[in-house]
Amino acid sequence: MLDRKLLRKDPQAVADGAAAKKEKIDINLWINADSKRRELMLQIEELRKHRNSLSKAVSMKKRNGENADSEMALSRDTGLQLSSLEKEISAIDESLAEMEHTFPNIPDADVPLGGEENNVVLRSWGQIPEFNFTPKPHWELMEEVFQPEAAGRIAGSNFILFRGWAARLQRTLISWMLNYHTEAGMEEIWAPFVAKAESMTATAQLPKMEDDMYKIGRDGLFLIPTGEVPITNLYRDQMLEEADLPVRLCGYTPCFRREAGSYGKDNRGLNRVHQFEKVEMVRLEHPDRSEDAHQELLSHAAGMLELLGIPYRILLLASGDLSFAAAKCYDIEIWSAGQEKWLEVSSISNFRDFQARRGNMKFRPNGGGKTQFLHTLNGSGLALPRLIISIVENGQQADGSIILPPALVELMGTEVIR
RNA sequence: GGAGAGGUGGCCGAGCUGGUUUAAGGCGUACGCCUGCUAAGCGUAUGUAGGGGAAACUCUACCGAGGGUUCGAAUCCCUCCUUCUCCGCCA
Repeated sequence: MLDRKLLRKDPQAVADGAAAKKEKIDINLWINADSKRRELMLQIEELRKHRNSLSKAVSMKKRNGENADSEMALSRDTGLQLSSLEKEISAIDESLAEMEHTFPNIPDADVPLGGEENNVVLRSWGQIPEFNFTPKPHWELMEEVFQPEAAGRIAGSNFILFRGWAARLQRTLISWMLNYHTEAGMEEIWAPFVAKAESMTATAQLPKMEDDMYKIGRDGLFLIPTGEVPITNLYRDQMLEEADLPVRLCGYTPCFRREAGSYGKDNRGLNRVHQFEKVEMVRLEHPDRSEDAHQELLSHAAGMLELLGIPYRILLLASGDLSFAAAKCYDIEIWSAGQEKWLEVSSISNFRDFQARRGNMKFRPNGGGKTQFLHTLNGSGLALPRLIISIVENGQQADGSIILPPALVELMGTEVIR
């Protein structure tokens, strides 16, 4: 959610920001409703003030045993006027809030304009592996341990099922990544894998992404599309002290996405599935330090890939590729040797105070003073299926065996998968 | 699922036989005083949001959410959410 003061002061910036994200909003509709609301509010406060003083007069007179009928009659009239104005204003409030929830966050000044094609590759790391044979895609290398047909029988198409070493590799990676984060000082969270609409609204999956989420109709709950939702919402409606910042969290969750309308597009194998596992990093920061924190999260996430020896590149996303709530976002992509393409394994975003406003997450500055919205950030650290793709495809040998990254050998109990 | 008890400002906690409470008191915090040293004491200030004012200040709303009763609701009534206790059920 954006600051109403900003909406009033600089509606053009809001409109430009939305346009840069290819979101359609009608800022004039909001401005008109807002000024109508303020006008009504003035009248309402005037009437309330009047009624309050009448009430006080009634109270005094009654205490003194005097007759207060005329004040009571006046007060009743005032009350009637009030209730019609209040009805009017609450309708306006509702439509204002509804509009505000559809206004996207404004991209930072250093975010390039344009669509995906304007994403900027900032840097890359590692050597793209070369083979003296034709490398296979992971679905061929994993034929015995990755069984989409079985998952389809159980849950429907585009769900996945691992057995044997693939299941173990996934478990190992989750554990290994969580260790990496907690050793760097993050607190590990285990949170619910479902969330209510309020939580989804705070982190801004709602209203925009409703069709992409699984909803449990009977209880009005949603399956989480990312660990960001429960972990960030841990602090919804909470007031922190400045000294509590930064809050550094991580956690494993499955992620459920309907991926409506994406069938047939890059969805072979593990590339795009309805349920995938992910370790998420979440950070609550002082507004002055969120930019630094953003850089830090990025290099922290990239550090994992260096330990695993997986080539990656970092993209600064263009405005049109930014999510609804993000002000700025880096993607980390890793190399898939069998498909010869880059795969996104992490999105690391700074939301500034956008989610904090929606979720009412504030802190009290040192030495007291006015409370402020804090800044929220998050990043995948990392998404598992695509990480598994890279490990498997990049580590393959001519005989179909797979050499594991040395960092995983201890937990996997072997150096090579045959 | 059944029964009961709660949800008040950053926290704790009074008020809940409706009107001098436009929320007492405490803790915490800030500033000052005192004190020969990371203590204690004393004084003052301190909820959130919005409006008006150059400012001191002032107005309005908010006591889980929404509705109702009333001239007037933290206080009475209804619905919902949520926490806790006991019982049942399941693991």
